[in-house]
Amino acid sequence: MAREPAKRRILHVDMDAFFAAVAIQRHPELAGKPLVVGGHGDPSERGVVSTASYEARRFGIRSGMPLRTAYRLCPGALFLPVDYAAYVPISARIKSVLREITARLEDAGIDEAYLDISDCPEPSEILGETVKRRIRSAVDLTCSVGIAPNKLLAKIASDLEKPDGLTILTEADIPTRIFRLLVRRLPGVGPKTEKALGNLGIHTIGELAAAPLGDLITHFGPAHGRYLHEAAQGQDDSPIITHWERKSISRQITFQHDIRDRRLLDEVLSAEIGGLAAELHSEGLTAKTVTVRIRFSDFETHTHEITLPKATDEPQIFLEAAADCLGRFDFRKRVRLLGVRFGHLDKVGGSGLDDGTA
DNA sequence: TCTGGGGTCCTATAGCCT
DNA sequence: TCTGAGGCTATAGGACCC
Repeated sequence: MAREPAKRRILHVDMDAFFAAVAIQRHPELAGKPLVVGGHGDPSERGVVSTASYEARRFGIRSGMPLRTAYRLCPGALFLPVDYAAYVPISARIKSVLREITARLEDAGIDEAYLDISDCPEPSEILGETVKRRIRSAVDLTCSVGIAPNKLLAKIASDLEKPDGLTILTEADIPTRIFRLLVRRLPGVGPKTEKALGNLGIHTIGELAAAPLGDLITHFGPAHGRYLHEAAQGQDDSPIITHWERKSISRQITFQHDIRDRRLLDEVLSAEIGGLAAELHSEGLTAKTVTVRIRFSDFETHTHEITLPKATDEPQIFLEAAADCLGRFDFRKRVRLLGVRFGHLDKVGGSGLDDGTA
C-alpha cells in the first residue's frame, strides 16, 4: 500500500474569558469575583456584555447580553469598560508566540487563532501542551486548545473543555462526541438558524447530520444548506488564511437615548466621516462606496449606499455622499443608531479597476 | 428596560445589456 | 420590434462572528 500523505491537523487556540482575564491581571484583587466587561462599564447605560468571568457566568451572564440584564442577574458583579488598548499588545504577544510554532497561522480575532500543524512532527498532545505552556509563560493567561482534522472540528474541540482545556478530536469521535451536541455549537449556527432548525425538529448535530441535503437546501438556500449538511458530519475543507485585506471600514454610534433632532444626526454623521476619512488616509487607502445605516427606535435597520464616480480619500466627497444617503431615510421614527461604512477599499494610486469599472 | 461595535459573507431583487 | 432567458452590477437586508 502506498504511503499516505500526512493527515491534516488543525489546532485552534481560544483564550479563556480574555477581556476579564486581562482585567484581573491588572487588578489582582478582582480575582474570584463576578466580573463583567462590556460597553462603557456602566450597567445603567446602553451596551452589551463582551466577556463575563466564569464567576459571573454562574449567574447566567453571557456575552451579547445587555448590561442592564446582566446587572439584574448579578447586581453585585463588577462592571468594567472594554479597553482595547490593553488587549492589543497582549494579543500580539500571543500571536507571536504561536508563530514560533508555525507560520501557518490564521488570526481569528483578538483572542483566537488557527494553526495548521500538519507538518509538525510532535504528537498532538505534546503540541497542545506546548502551546498552552508557552502562552502561559509569555502572558500569564490560560487558554483552551482544540486539535482536529479541520478548522470546524478544532473550534468545536477547543470549546468542549473550557477553561484551560486541551481536546483532541478525530473523525472517529464525530458520532460519539459531536452528534449529541446542540446545533448551536456549530460555527455558523446563530439564534435564527437554531430556531429554524428547531421548527424542523432538528435540535442536535446528529439530527442535523441525518437530515436530507435537499430539505436543508429548501429551507436555507444552496450555500447555507450545503454548509449545514457538511458541518454536521464534521466535514470542512476551508483553508488557513494567513493573510487578508480589509474590505471595509465603518463606525457606528448607538445613542444613549433615541433622538429625533436632525441637526444632531448631521453633526454625528460628520464626526463619523471625519474619523473614518482620517483612518482611511492614515492607512493609505481609498474607498469607492459610502453606506449610511440607521437603526430606528423599534430596532428596524435600514441602509442607503452610494457608489462614487471614482475611489477617493477626500472627506468632503464622503460627506456629500453620506448627506445624500441620509436624506433618503424616512425619519418618522426616532433614531437609535447612526453608522457609516466605506467600502470597495483600494490602495491610494491603486488600479482603479476594481470590480466592473473596466 | 431589552438588543454594542467592527467586521464578513450570502441572498434577493431590480435594472441593464446581449 | 417584441419577448424572454441569462449574466452582471448595484443596492438593501439579514445572519453570523469576535
